[in-house]
Amino acid sequence: MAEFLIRKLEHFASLSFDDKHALDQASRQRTRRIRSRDDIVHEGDLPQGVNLILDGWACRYKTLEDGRRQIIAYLLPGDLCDQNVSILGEMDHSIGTVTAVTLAEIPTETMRQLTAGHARLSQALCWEALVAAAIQREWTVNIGQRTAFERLGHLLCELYVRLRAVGLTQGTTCELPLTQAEIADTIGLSVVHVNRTLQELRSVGLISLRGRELTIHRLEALQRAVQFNPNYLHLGREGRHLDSNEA
Amino acid sequence: MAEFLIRKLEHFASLSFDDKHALDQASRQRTRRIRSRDDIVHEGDLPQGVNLILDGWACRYKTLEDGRRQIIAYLLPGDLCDQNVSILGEMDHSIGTVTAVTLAEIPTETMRQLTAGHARLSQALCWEALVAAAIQREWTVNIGQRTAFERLGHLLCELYVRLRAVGLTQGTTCELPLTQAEIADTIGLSVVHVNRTLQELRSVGLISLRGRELTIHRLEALQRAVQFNPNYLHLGREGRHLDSNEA
DNA sequence: ATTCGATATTAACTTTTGTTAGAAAACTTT
DNA sequence: AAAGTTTTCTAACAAAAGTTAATATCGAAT
Repeated sequence: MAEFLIRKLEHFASLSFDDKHALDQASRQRTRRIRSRDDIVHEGDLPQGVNLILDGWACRYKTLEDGRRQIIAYLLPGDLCDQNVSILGEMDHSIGTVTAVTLAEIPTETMRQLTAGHARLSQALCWEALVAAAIQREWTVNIGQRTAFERLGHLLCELYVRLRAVGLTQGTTCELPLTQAEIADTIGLSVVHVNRTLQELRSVGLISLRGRELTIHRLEALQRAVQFNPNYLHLGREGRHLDSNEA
Repeated sequence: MAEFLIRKLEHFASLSFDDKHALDQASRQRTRRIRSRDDIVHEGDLPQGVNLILDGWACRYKTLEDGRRQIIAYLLPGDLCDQNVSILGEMDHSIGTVTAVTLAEIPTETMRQLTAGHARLSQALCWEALVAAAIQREWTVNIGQRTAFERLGHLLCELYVRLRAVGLTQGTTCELPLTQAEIADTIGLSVVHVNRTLQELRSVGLISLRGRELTIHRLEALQRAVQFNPNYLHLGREGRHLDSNEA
């Protein structure tokens, strides 16, 4: 069940069999299936427990009064949402699905036991949260400083590398179940401009994007072109050499 | 020493005398004075312990290869930097001062003892970290969705409210030791446009900004004009009613 | 008070990005 | 297969923001 999370955590440290088993058990207690483009948690809700994405894509987002929407983060398989948020009074943003999602709800108490009894695992979960924060910081840089071309390219690099870290890429290809409208709300551009910019990325031969399938033809070149430095993902060995079909 | 931090944490929960004493002691162990516009921590450094801003302003920032710079966060008196970052291999961004800064360096071990022996305090520190993450998310929204006018106004609201939460405002006035160039690097605009936008905020009578002193003439009106909703700061009671010269 | 450097301000002009609207293509549902 | 819906794509035009460069102002140091 928790295979993606485990795979991700092992970029940080190898876990014992016991660690992995405990995590796996925790993720089996209660699972939920949510359909595509539906809300998981709403701004204002009292947060409870921890959600682990087992399958599918979700996103954090925030809506302004006049309807403008910003996607704040993507939650991919293996991502934990909101360790500890129950400390905050209420959610200050919403979480919604992009595709259909399978979720494990891990009760706070289970979480507490997990971290209490497993020092290494506890550290790994802390690492997970720190990386999530680092990603959020990088998004600030991305939206604040980069051109449309760089922003979009950077987003694609990040999603590709994160998916690769959990084994969800096939060679240079991965799923990208986002509409251009969603991409627009992610990088602070209009849909029209996202479309223009995608054309540009395609026309210089860096990517292909058809249906819901993204191929990055020359990852190194794309990284250079958009100043993507994977350090902030803290995957070790630059996160570069772990293709899902190599191992 | 830790008065600002304590003041901030008490928005979350009242601390016992013992909690406060322990925190205060921890903040006295080792302090450092860093002069204006100097680096505290550099990207690539191995992070150690936890820094507490005792006095002055600092910022997190990230620089792109071609010199573009994004300020990612402001660290105000009472702010803790990098609880737990020592888990990450190396810093993925730098921290520099805006003004001269007095810093308390709290060793990891002291931190561990603090949280181990003081459940309430430990929770409060967790809350601090969650709020920092919430601020980072809000910045994504700010830069991604808002107009220049809204972005700038939103930033000013946030800084004012955060300063007020630690008692560093006088009525409708607070310090704002930022140059327009720094503001520009914060909200992803050019210096010229920041200047234009500041003029606009002044000309509609919402703010005054002379020297390094900001006055927000009509906070409610400014909040409405720029869609600033202080919820994300999780200060309780909307964080609105704690003027430093009322109490 | 004078000088120097940094910061703020303004103007003219360019570029990027947004808006509106319509057409084409891709999916869904029937 | 047909109809309907969502998504993608284009074009023309408008608005926002960036760039360059020159001037003014402020503050620190002499």
